[in-house]
Amino acid sequence: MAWLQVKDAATAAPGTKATIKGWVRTRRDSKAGLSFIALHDGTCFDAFQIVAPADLPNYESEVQRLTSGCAVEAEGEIVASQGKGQSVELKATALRVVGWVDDPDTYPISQKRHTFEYLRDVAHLRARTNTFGAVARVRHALAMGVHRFFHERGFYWVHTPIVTASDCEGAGQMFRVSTLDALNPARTPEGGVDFTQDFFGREAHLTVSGQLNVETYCCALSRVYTFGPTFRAENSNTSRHLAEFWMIEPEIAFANLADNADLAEAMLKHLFRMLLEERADDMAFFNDRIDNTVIQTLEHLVETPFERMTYTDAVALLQKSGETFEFPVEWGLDLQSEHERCLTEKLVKKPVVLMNYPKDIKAFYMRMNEDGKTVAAMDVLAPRIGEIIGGSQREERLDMLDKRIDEMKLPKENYWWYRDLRRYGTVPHAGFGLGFERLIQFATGMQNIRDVIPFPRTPGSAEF
RNA sequence: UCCCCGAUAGCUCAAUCGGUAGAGCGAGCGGCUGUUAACCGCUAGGUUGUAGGUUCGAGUCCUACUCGGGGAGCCA
Repeated sequence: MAWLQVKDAATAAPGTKATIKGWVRTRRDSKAGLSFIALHDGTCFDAFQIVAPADLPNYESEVQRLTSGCAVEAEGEIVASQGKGQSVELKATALRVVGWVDDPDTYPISQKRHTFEYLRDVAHLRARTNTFGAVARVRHALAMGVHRFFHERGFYWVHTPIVTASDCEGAGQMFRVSTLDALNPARTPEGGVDFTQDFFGREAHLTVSGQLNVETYCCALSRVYTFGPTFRAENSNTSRHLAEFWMIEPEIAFANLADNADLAEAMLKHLFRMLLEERADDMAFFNDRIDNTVIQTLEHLVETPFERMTYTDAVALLQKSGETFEFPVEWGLDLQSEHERCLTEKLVKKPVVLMNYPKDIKAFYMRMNEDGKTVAAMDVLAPRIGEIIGGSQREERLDMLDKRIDEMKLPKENYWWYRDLRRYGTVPHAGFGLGFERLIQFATGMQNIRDVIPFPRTPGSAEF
C-alpha cells in the first residue's frame, strides 16, 4: 500500500488506498464507534484526519490510549469527509503504534497553547508545534529561494572558511578557536600566550563574515555569494541577535553601489514572491496568529519600488519631520534604531535603501566617494526590524584603501592578500550581507530571532 | 553590557493591609457526541527560581545571584 505524505493525502482522490505516517496531534473519541486522530508529518501546515473505527482489533487496547506525540502508521482508504474542516480523511483499516509517549503527563508539548519562551526550553520537541513546523518550512523555502535566485543569475556559491586567522572586518568580538590547554597554555618569554604553539600556528577565530574571502572569488568568477554560519561573540541580548547565525553575502564584479542596491531589491522581491506562492499555507497561519499584517507587508514590498535615499537626505528628512527623538539626529552621527524605524514605519512606510554614509562611521573597505566625506555604503532598512541588509561598493583603488587602513590604524600586513586583489587586475565590485534569520523574522512576523533558528545560541545559552 | 519588568501546579495565570495556596487549560478516570480550540462531571497534582535577611508570622517587604521578557548599545 502506497505511503502518502500528508501534503499529498490532503488532495488525494477518494477511493485511494494509502498508508499515512506521522505524529498524533489530537485524538477525539466518539461513542458512535470511532475515534478521530489528527496526524501531522511536517509536510504541510495542516494535520490530516484519520478516522479509526471501533472494530479495529486494537481499538480499545491502543487507539483509545493514543495521546499527543505518539508516532503511528494508519492504513486505509481516502474517503470524502462527513465533517467540516477537511474535504477528505483516511478511513483506517489498520492502525499501528510505532512509538508511544510513555508518560503523557510529562510530554512537554501538551494539547494547549504554549509560550515561545517555554518552548525554547524544549527545543528538541518544539518542531512538532504548528508554529515551529511552519517556521522550519519557511526557513527551508527561503534558503532554497536564495540558492535558486543566485543560480538563475549565474552566481556561484562559494564556501568561505568558518575558521579564520584574521580579524578582518574588526567587526566585534570573535570566538577563539584553539587546542591550547586553557588552564596552562604555552607561554612566550614575555609571559603572553604563545599562539605559535597553537593548532594553526597563530591565533584563530570563528568567522564574523565571509566577505573578504569571497571578494577573492568575485575577482575571478564575477558573481559569487556565500551562505553559511557566522559567529559573533558580542554580549548582545536582544530579539534580533544571535551568537551563531546564517548570513548571505553576494559579491558582484564590474559593479557599483547602484548595481548593488538593485541586486538587493531584486533578491528580496524574488524571495517574498516565491514564499507567498510556495508556502501559502504557512503564511496564512503567520498572518492569522502571529502578525496579521505580514502578508500585506510582503505583497506591498514585492509590488513597490524601494525608496532610495542618501544618508544626507535622510538626516534632513528626520530633522524636519517634527518627531522627537531620544538621540540626536545630526550629520556625521550614526542613525539610531528609533530613527530607522521612524523612516521605514512613519515617513516612507516601505523598505528604504540608505546610501552614502559618512566615512567615519563605516568600515575601511568601503569605497570613498568623490566628496571625500562619504563612502559608497548602503543599508536596507525594513519596517519593524530595522537593518536587514548592510553593504557597500568596495574600495578597489590600492592607494585609497591603504589610506583608509592607515587612518583606522589597522595592521596593513594582515591584509596582504586583500591588498593583492587591488594590485593584480583590480576591478570595481560591490556586495552586501543579509542576516538570514532577520529575513525569516521579517517574512513571518516572528518577534524573537531565537524562534526562527532551530537551536539558538545566545550569551549564556547553548543547550541542545 | 546598561535601564525597566517578571519568576506561584505539567502549561498560562490569580492570591486585597504581611495572616498559612486558587482557577483555567493539560493529565488520569467516568459520561455524551461524525468529532475537529469538542463538551459535562470527578480525581490527582505545590520546598511559591536560588541563597540570605526583616518579622510572632513572608508568595507578598529588603539584599545578592540565576533565568526569562521589553527597550538601548553593538550589528546581520
